[in-house]
Amino acid sequence: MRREQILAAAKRVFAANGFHATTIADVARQAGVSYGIVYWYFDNKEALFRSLMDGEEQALRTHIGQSVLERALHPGDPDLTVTAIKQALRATLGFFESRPDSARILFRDSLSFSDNFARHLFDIYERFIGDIEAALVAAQEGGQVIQGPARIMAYSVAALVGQVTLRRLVTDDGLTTDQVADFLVEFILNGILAR
Amino acid sequence: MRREQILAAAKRVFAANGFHATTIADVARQAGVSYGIVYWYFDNKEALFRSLMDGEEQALRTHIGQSVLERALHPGDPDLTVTAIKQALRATLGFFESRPDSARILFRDSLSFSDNFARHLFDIYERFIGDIEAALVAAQEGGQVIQGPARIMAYSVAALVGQVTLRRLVTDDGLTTDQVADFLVEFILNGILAR
Amino acid sequence: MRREQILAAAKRVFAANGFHATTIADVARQAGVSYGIVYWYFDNKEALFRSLMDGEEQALRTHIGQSVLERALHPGDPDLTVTAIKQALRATLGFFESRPDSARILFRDSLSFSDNFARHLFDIYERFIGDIEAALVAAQEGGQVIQGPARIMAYSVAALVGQVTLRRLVTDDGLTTDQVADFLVEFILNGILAR
Amino acid sequence: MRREQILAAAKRVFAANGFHATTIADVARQAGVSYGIVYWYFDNKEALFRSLMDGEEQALRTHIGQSVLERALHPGDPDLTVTAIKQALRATLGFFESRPDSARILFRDSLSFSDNFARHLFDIYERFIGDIEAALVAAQEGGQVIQGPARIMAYSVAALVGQVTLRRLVTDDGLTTDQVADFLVEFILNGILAR
DNA sequence: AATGAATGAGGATTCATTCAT
DNA sequence: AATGAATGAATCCTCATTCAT
Repeated sequence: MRREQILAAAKRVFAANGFHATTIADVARQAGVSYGIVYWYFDNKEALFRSLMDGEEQALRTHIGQSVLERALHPGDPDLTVTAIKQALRATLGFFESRPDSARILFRDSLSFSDNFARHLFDIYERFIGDIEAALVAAQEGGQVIQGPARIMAYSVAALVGQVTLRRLVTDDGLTTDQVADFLVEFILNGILAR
Repeated sequence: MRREQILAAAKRVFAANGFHATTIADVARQAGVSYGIVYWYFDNKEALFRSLMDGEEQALRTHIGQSVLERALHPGDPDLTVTAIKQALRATLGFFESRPDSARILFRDSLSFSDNFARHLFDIYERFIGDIEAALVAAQEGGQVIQGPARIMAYSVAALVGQVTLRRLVTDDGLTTDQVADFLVEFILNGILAR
Repeated sequence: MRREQILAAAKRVFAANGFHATTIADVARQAGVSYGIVYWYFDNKEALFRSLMDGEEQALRTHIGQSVLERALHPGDPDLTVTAIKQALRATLGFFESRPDSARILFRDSLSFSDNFARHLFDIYERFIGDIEAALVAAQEGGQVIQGPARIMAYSVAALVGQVTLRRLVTDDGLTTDQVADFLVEFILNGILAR
Repeated sequence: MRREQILAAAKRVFAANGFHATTIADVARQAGVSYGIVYWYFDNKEALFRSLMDGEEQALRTHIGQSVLERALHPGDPDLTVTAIKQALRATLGFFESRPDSARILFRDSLSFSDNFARHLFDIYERFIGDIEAALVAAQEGGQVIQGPARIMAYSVAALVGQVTLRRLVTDDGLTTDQVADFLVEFILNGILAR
């Protein structure tokens, strides 16, 4: 419980100020706990941030839903594949749109780290990209998706979802979440659907 | 000349280690100059990084070429518009593929800053996005590009180019630059071309 | 306790070397504590010095004594007023003569600061000058002190006590504290007593 | 001429910001000369400030006037002594009131220096105090001034003139220079005149 | 588990002074 | 004489991490 309390506070301050500009003191103050206790629950600042990222990964996966994910990965009916991809895309967009802090945690400092810390972050991305790639390969085999480098396609999808989401946190483009989701789904599917 | 010497060194170390992990001492050492001289040419660490970013923006714009850019913005022949967009996309991808440090400078720390520093970076992005948007609007009016939110389309294009480029700096996907460029151009144009 | 330890050390080194020539490292070394702990107890170097000044103000006020001060401010018997002023003068002189560091803290850097730091110091002086002025006005109303600009009179008294005290820290004039106090009391009262 | 140009600029900035907060760059900029040339005319920052102080001492002595000074020091007619002291006091007050920067140069950082620099400043003061002392001793011998420690008396006079002058630069007491001069002369002479 | 004091390395920035031209 | 680039020591302050209680 204490641990969750700290994580929740950390999420807020890291999201608001970024990894480097956030101090352990900020986190403790925000959580209303004492300074040193953070080190009881987490080895160090990076481990704390890592836990946060892991939590976000899990939350996103839960939100997309195993059913959708599995349908996308092991399609029976070809049309279901595309539907599943669509659903996953919308679920992902919806997840970040309603959880701005989650988006900031996962994307804000994404590449500004070094060494083994960056590695952890990188692995999270790679897992998602691997999943997207698997779905695309399955759909390619079913003939619903054009041939092409599936990994780069997967990168592209991840990049679009991530960056557009993040950009929308910073600027107001006057569009609703649905409009953006519609466009992105359209854009991505146009780009990859076989004709 | 000294200034350029420092900028070149700064580009190397910032690209290698990121903004936060780089110290002014690193830059000076890498440039083979004394510690304090950096502050003769640049107000502070952020100003140095800003100069770097500005330089990259200019270099990219030069590389894309005014001719291409203007053709994209003020099209005569509708088909030329699409050709120009294609050219700009390829030029941009080529620019970053042959200048990995430039990509790192512009994308690596892109959103991990705060306050007025982030603002400067943001403005650079917005300028490019504005240009892309203008090209898309022109093409939409010519009927070559589908209707839709041009600004989000522009975001998407920027995100794709930026993130895919950056990712390829970190991992080896076994593809040539041309293959990736082909795919991205295809993907983007499929996504936005009117049919 | 740690806080007092730091304050005591800071008093010694600031008094010895002045504000600008003293480093936080000097203070920490003198106090026998680690460098960073100073910043646990004080926001910054100026705040540390401010605390020191505030402490000296309090110590001096305590030393002069509420009784004397109140007698000077709310005199019943006119003659008592003059007696009280005399007592306050002697108490002040005695305070500084036996506490050279206190004198240095309050007078040494008195006007060499800028901005909001100088303001704090200035306020301390003004409070004392305000008190002296009040005493003089009371005595003027009782007819014991000549008419004249009470504020300038108060300035003058403060200047005499402060500067003469400070000068005596630097040079040896071969006089005892009592002799100097006698002279100053005489000088000041001659200057302001009604005849 | 160049030297005077630098001195004039230095006087302005040192008076405005104090010794420590003023940089050689500030002085050069204010003087409209290049950075390094200051070191052609002055050995270092302290030497520059010393020159400034020396200039002020000379200017003040000139302003008080040799005649007055000599009359005060070598009195013939006893009454003339007191008149001369009066004149010197008024001349001094007038000097500083019309030259606020001079007052700041001589008093602002008066005691916040260390070592051999402070020594130079100290010597200037001591010269004035010596002169005042000599005048007082002469007047004591003539019977116009009360017996007492002449050196402390001299200190007192210097302290009064200096501090009251300085304080008036910072606060507005609503009095004219003449009113303050009248009071100070009165105060000082009351304090020291034999009755 | 919890507190918050203590440590000290690290890093940005300033600026007096020197020096090549 | 003059310029302004170059040097590098000095110092403030931050903050991750440890530790005594």
